[in-house]
Amino acid sequence: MTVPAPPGRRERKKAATRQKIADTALRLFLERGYDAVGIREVAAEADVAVTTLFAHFASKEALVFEQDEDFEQRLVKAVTDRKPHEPLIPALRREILALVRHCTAEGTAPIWHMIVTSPALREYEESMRLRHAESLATAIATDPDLSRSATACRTIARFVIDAYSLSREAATPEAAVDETFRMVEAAWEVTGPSPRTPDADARGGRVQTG
Amino acid sequence: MTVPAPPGRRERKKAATRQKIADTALRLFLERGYDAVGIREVAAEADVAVTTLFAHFASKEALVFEQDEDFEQRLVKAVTDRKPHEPLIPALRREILALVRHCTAEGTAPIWHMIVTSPALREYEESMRLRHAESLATAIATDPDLSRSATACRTIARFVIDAYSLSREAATPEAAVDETFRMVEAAWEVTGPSPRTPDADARGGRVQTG
DNA sequence: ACCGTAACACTAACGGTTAGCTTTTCGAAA
DNA sequence: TTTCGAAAAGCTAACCGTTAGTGTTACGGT
Repeated sequence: MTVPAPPGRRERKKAATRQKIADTALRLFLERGYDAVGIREVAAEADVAVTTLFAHFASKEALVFEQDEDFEQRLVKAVTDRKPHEPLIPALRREILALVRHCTAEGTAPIWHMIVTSPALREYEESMRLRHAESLATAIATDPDLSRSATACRTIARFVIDAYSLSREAATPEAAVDETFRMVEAAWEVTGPSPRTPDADARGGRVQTG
Repeated sequence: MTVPAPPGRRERKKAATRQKIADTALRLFLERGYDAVGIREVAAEADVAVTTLFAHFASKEALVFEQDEDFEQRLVKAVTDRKPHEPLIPALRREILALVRHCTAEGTAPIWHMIVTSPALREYEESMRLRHAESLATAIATDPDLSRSATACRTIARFVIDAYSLSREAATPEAAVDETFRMVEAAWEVTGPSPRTPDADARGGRVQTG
């Protein structure tokens, strides 16, 4: 991801600005609460203009979910990069377990607490999850080893994301991954490999390709 | 709670005001698009103050989902009011099928189109769905015939809501209900009735009681 | 050394939402 | 009937996130 050769002063400065904004925002949010800190305040404290802030982050909420951009990537890769003939669900289960562990780790806890206590952030994250589910659905639908209907792919993708979300909130997250993935597995197994492009595929419960 | 006799002029006027706001809003939104119509405009056209509008509706989005408040009720009742010993999933499947039919019916189509084409409305509806899933989870967890872990209840509730949401968007909604509920059924069947308050129940993957 | 442009700044505004306060309108006690 | 408390509605003015419009600087390739 990081270019070994210095990628020019310009891009370094840009990255530094972005980082300074993100750091400042997170610090202020944790200190005084997400809702109690305004955008203008964050910008002032980071010593940038408000417009600059929005040039780096699409919204106030995006300031908080700065790093979790690779979530989508990891899920998709768990599908596409799994070793040949490895069944789908265990591969996803492994990845989700790792993600759940990461979210419930020590350093991440206060951030997570801030998210669940702010309605705006919860809503934003819910929306993110749906996007992730769509990407995951596309990855599953694309895999030649798993020829399922578009609806089945989208459904199982949502189930997997639900399993992640619910496990994270559960009292014993790792046990919850076990429990929820037993259900996901069962749901997946009743979707027989559809013989040839079934109705739903052809006329498109549209799985976005982006 | 509700008085059977004519509930007084005051409450009738209040209801009338609320209805006029909702009708005006929906008309303007359908005429010119949700994003193109401002709150101040809706208020002016309905001949009320902006503050009055917000006294009746919590947000601009709530103007659109005015009637769909009973959605939650219907799902919960499908669980609690089903005939003795009727299995859970078929009862839910029947209700979801009816709801999907209602949403894809003629009169409802333009409203639905407006919702899916507006990011703000989509996000709001996603958030609503999660609330519905929580209520459904509580209903399932409360049923004495189905003693499952809290996590299992919350998971199956989410799956059911997902089935609804995905079926509605599918090319052939009724066929999608069949397909998705086969998966939901399978997921439910692997959750054995837990013998006695298991770990997850006792220490609370918290199913809200509200 | 020069120029195009990417990054940033400043101002001003828009649209949803709320606070503060006044006015109207009903319901019921006196 | 009169009176009074309170609910409902109104007005003003602002807050907050976000964006458009318009410069200004500083970097990178020529």
